[in-house]
Amino acid sequence: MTSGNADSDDPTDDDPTDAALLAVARAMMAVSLRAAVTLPAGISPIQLRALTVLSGLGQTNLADLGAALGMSPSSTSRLCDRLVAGGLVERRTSPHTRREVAVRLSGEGTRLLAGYDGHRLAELRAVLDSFGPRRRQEVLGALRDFGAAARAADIAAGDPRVR
Amino acid sequence: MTSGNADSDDPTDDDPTDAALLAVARAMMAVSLRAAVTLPAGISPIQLRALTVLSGLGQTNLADLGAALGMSPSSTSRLCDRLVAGGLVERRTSPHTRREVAVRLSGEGTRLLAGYDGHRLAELRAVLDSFGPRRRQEVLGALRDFGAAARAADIAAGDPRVR
DNA sequence: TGCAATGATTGCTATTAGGCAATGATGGGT
DNA sequence: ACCCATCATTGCCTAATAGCAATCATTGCA
Repeated sequence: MTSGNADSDDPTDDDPTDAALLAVARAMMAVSLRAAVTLPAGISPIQLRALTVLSGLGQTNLADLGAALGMSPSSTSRLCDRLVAGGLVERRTSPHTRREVAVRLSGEGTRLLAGYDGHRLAELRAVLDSFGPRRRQEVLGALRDFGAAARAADIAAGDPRVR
Repeated sequence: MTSGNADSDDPTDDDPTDAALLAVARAMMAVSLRAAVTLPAGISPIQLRALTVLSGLGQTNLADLGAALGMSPSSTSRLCDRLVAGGLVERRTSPHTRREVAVRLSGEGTRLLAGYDGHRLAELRAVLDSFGPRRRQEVLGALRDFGAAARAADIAAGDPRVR
């Protein structure tokens, strides 16, 4: 009722800038969701997120992984149990400190993430290819800049969550 | 170094187009994730997704909602139980068919989604504002076009999931 | 050496998620 | 009027998520 949008409660349809930003955000979420359901069964969204975070962290201990995921150490340990059981990550005692644990993506985990990204890319490239050659280059340049700016903002904010 | 990504297994860093697309997708995921954790406690990711889908559907029955979410009718009913208990959706017998149920966002559910989108927009606008006025307009135009093209592709694919 | 802090795991519990099957209620078609 | 299909709910089950508290091992420091 803020305005006459018959099929949505979108509170921002009074601002075209907001509408464009949200549209892209929703489109990206939709693409990622569709890619996620194509994953081999048994991979929950939380597990996929853990794999993604782990991919960004490279190799860490459980405490850091838990902090990056925003969950408690015990939950992190259990989550790793399942991921190790699924062969997606490797967990062994750290070579440097025997009380820490080195967690890392396994080859299969890496492959799974690659498939996930590949699926997302297939859709995104299809969208990009719907433009003419000239406009495609412009849009791509804008996306590249926007992605870089967003990443810079993340790092400036110091948020360890999604790196 | 084009591919010297020491801390990542990114399988696409050999293609700058893919890298740009994935960077934007990841940035949008990160923004949405950060917005999600600011929600009042007790709202799980699945519940948030149900609210989003419900927002797009407007008013539906349980079967359609379940189909849009890709889950069984029983799971959908239980999910609605929790959402109704939380005051986020309204469920009443449909005015037209007494065997169906009309599910709709409540005022509080609408407000919650508005807050979620508001949080996402705050971040996205900040990213956009990091550009100069001229470039900002170009980027915004590209985002608008990309979002529109993605939506068109979704509809063409007939995917009811994320509408 | 002794002790406190750190890192990880485990026992326990609660909640959520998700499905299968059965049941009840309702509407449409013959 | 009767039967069947559809819609929703509920009982029952399994698994995943998540935290608290306790425990054990290890490291660093006094």
